[in-house]
Amino acid sequence: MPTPDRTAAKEKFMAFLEEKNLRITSQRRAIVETVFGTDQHFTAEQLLEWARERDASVSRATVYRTLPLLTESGLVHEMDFGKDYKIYDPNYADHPNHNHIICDDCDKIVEFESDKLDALETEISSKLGFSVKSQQLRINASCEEMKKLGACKNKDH
Amino acid sequence: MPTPDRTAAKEKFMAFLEEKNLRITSQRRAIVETVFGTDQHFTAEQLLEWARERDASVSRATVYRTLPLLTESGLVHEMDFGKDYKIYDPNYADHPNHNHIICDDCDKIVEFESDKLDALETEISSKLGFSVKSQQLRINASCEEMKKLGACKNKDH
DNA sequence: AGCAAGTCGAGACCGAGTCTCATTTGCAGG
DNA sequence: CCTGCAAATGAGACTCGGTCTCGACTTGCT
Ligand SMILES: [Mn+2]
Ligand SMILES: [Mn+2]
Ligand SMILES: [Zn+2]
Ligand SMILES: [Zn+2]
Repeated sequence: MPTPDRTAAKEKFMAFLEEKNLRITSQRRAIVETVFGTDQHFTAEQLLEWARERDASVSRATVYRTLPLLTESGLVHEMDFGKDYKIYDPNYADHPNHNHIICDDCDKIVEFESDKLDALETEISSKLGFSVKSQQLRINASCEEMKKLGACKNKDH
Repeated sequence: MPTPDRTAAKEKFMAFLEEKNLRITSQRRAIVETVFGTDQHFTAEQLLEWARERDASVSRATVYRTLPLLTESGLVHEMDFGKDYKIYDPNYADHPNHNHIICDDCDKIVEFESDKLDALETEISSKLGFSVKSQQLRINASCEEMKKLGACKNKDH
């Protein structure tokens, strides 16, 4: 996957803030630069840690306050795999329709795209009288390496 | 949906306990009778409350210890819709392949079956070198009633 | 009955996420 | 540049689902 255009996303978010009459603070700048300075998936706590390396004054509260803005802007994607924390994907603007599969044993996440899946999800929802807001196929599985190792839980690869 | 055969599920679970050399205690009996005495989806805290109506001595710890046994036995299905609690489905033995769609606004859950979806999920997983353990399509949507009411959050139907 | 292993409840604890409130900061308008 | 004020901030208390510990009590087996 090619390196995403971080600058574009950053500027889009600043514009999003302006539109909503929200202020561009130094903490928000540090957070946004952190988010669009990686293409890894991350948790809120990881983001806090990374952002603090740029600006030690960033607080947990501000990270948790900014994350909903980032997802509302559509530039970051929030995911839930049934763990007790959420996972965020900073590449969403560049790859808006990808899905994820997670290995239950080692937490490895693999991305994939499937138009067939998207179409089927939409079809089912409308048949049931729902209007889709977001959809997420969560497949909990064991990856190949885990199968070889024989179901050992939570080891590194 | 017809009333499920609660007795069968209850006995299957007792057999499951015996197989694993686990004891049949009065608290486990109360919990199991509660679980297979409803066909509603429930949370762990709800189950605690209901089980205590049968046997006031049932503790939170025992409920949380028994739930994994119930899901491991395959008789109860554990689900996560991105809320901060899990939802359990006591009908799983009778309808092993159904999926769920949830209304983000009012938490209403609707069940459906789709062989096409199941097949597609399996195909994708194996293509990626994963062996599926469980799969769950989570569609966060607005139900018809919520659309009419205009996106009002968390109201009763 | 007697024993060992399994199970129990109470309540301490955990960790992600939320809330409060006193203080600081961005920014518009003069 | 200055001033005023709403928006935003950090520290830390708090919430809440869920887990863990540990001493006491059951269960199942002989
Ligand atoms: Mn991704
Ligand atoms: Mn169901
Ligand atoms: Zn793995
Ligand atoms: Zn609804």
